[in-house]
Amino acid sequence: MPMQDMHIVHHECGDCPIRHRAVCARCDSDELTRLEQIKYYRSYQAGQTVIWSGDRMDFVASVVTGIATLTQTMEDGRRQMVGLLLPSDFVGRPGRATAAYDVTATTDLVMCCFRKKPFEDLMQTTPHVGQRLLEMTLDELDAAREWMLLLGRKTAREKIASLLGIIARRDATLKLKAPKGALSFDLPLTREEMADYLGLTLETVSRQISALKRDGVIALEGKRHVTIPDFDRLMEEAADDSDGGFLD
Amino acid sequence: MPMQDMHIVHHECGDCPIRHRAVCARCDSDELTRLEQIKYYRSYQAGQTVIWSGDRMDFVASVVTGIATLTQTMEDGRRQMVGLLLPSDFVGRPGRATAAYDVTATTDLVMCCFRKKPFEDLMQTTPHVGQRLLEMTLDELDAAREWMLLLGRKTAREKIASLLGIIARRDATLKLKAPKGALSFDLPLTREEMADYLGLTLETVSRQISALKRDGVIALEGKRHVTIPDFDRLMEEAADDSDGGFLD
DNA sequence: AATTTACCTTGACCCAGATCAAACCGGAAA
DNA sequence: TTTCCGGTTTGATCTGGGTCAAGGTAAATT
Repeated sequence: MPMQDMHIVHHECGDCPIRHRAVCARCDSDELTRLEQIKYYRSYQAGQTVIWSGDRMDFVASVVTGIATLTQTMEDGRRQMVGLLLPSDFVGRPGRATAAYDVTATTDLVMCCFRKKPFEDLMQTTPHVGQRLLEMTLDELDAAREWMLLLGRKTAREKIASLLGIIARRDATLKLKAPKGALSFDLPLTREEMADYLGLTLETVSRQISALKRDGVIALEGKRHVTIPDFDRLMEEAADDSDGGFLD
Repeated sequence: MPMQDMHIVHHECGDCPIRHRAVCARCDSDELTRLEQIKYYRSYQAGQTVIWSGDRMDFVASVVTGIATLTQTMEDGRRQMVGLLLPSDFVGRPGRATAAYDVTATTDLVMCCFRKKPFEDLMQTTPHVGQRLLEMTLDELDAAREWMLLLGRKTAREKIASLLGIIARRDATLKLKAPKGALSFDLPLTREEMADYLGLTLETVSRQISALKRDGVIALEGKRHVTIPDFDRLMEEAADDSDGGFLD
């Protein structure tokens, strides 16, 4: 397959799969027209790097399909994943010229990009993009803080169970099923990527997955396809104090 | 001292110490007048809880003076601090009815509160509060992600050095001095609070502080007053890959 | 069919940081 | 001035997860 084959797709915003969840969710037709004028699509193959931390970044973007990761690396090579970007998630920061993290496509990836300057102008002159972006950023901040609890205080087993729960949950919403009873999905991450996300080594990830399988919390077909016979059981293993979110 | 002694202060916004950094930073005089109408001050003593996670929260607020913490607690008591709120930082989330975290005053604390409903209306009808809040939230998200790297990948010694560096830095900016060469400050946190922030036990915090002192990286007078003879040395110990932020 | 390559698993051993326990320190209360 | 008492230090020991090392498996390449 040719190296630089970014086959350019072009959707109408009207039938875009992330129209109602992305940064454009609140836009009226007028705003949408303006966005449509400055948008363009980019595709990346699984494994490709989208941007390196510190690189100049002249666009912001929404993930349309596929999964990307945000990682930080220390000089000595220690890596920590700080974000998992799913369809509708936003990449980049208005008002900032360079990327703060490495962005990598874990699966084949399509992004809807906006040149930075016109996007910033749009934010300045219309309200809905900025409002939606604030909402999304607050959600991400909550997710980051939940992850801080995981990284700081959970055991390896709890970490794995939590990650599987998150992936299972988003997979269920994608298929429009409630995350109850049995459900199954493909892991979009290698053991090493999971380790980078969870603050573990890949060996520990592997061992804990084996342990959860041995204990019947999960079942595996091959190395990547996971079945959860009992979602509540998995949540117990994750030790998630997720009562919050019910109260009102 | 009487239990409920919240001596009500009243500033003019004009000479408010956080006027140029808080959520109101970008407001024009018209917006400021509207904010002034719905604001009120609240004081808390060191150690008091501002709100419990899950409680109904009918206001949002800015920290004016003092320090507060945001913590998450698991059913079995494991605690992780997920935010340190310094003067000008914002508390609460527009559009959410209940608190997501425990908020506690670590020092005596004064907050500038806004009733939630009118504040949300203001955000809807004027642009600058929302714009500033987005900016602040993006900064907090960056800070949270930096903390994820610390929690997931740094050693105990590096964690302590990082925390001291952060406190030293904000203390220096407060005193308007560049964080270079020797500087000293009081720790606003107990060993246990530091442990909760760093994902460690209080014993490990104590041991690592002793070790940094033994190695001459820091000096202590009493248990709380810290002197940093060489800030760059401390930053080396923190293993901070903080080149980012220079590039433009 | 054989070889390479990228992932993944499992075992043996080790160590940073947790746990358990005791003592210390300095300010406030009695 | 002694007694508390919350915060802190330090020691002894334990252990979860890291490190090092050896295979295993399956898809891709030769």
